[in-house]
Amino acid sequence: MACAESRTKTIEVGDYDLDATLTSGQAFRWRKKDRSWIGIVQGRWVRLTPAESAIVADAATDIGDWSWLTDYLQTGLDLGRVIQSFPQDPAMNAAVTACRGLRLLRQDPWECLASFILSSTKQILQIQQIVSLICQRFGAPITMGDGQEPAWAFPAPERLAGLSETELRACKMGFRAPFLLCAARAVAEGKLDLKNLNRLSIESARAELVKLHGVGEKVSNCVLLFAFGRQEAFPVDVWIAKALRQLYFPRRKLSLKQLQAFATKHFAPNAGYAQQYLFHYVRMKGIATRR
DNA sequence: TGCCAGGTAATGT
DNA sequence: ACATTACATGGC
Repeated sequence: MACAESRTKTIEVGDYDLDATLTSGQAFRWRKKDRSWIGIVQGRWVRLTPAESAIVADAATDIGDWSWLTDYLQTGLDLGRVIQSFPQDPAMNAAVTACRGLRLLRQDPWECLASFILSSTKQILQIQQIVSLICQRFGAPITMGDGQEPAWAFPAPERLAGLSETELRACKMGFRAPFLLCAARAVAEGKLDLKNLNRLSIESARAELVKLHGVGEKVSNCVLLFAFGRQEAFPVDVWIAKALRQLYFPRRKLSLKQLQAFATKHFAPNAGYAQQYLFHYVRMKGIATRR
């Protein structure tokens, strides 16, 4: 009976803050409707509703094996153990207190790579808009739940590889269009093997990613962290750089490279997880105090 | 309106 | 090696 097919599944999990997780700038396709979150995972429509020590998931079709979703949500992770591994300092403690229940997702590598190629010097809201546009225009239509609006899968690399730069620029991505096109072609042609990237050491995997035009240290670390589960990867963006300088080095001026080296060491072994707590913490504070 | 956005590559010291 | 700048587009 555990294998019975159903459209609904209650995933037992404590310490899971869906709002924090889905608004923390790691994934860009989730939309909130009432108390629920609606999104597309592995080409399937799904609605997630928080419950007491659980997440209730509704799919558009009967599902036997829900591992595509539990893998994505990482509901099996022992969050307490990860948080225990964080360094004990005032900034980290404040972030953990403020963001308890924030999780890292395990995303599809291509969607993650493409999204973060589009992310450079864009606000998260704008990244969401661009991603939404390319999905609508180039993604495969998805089987929908009753009364739900139409939805599309994230476009496959083969699909984007066949487009012109002009068609991509029409999705408001500006100078990032050729970067996305090159990445799509590299994956479609097998020059970048995302399927087997996670077999490599983190340094080798990063080196492969950085070969792509438009992919540097930060974007490669996002992909390693958010898609490949390399929790030692620590993406340094403008928010994190500002936070590290303020919280840890208030009167020294460190370069990005120095910040990167400090953070990777200081927050190990789950530096990337710690990074997500700091990122969400300072960003929520920053947005809340903005006027 | 002008500043800035989950950066990167090219160019200038 | 390290600092500066161009790059599209749009939110606030």
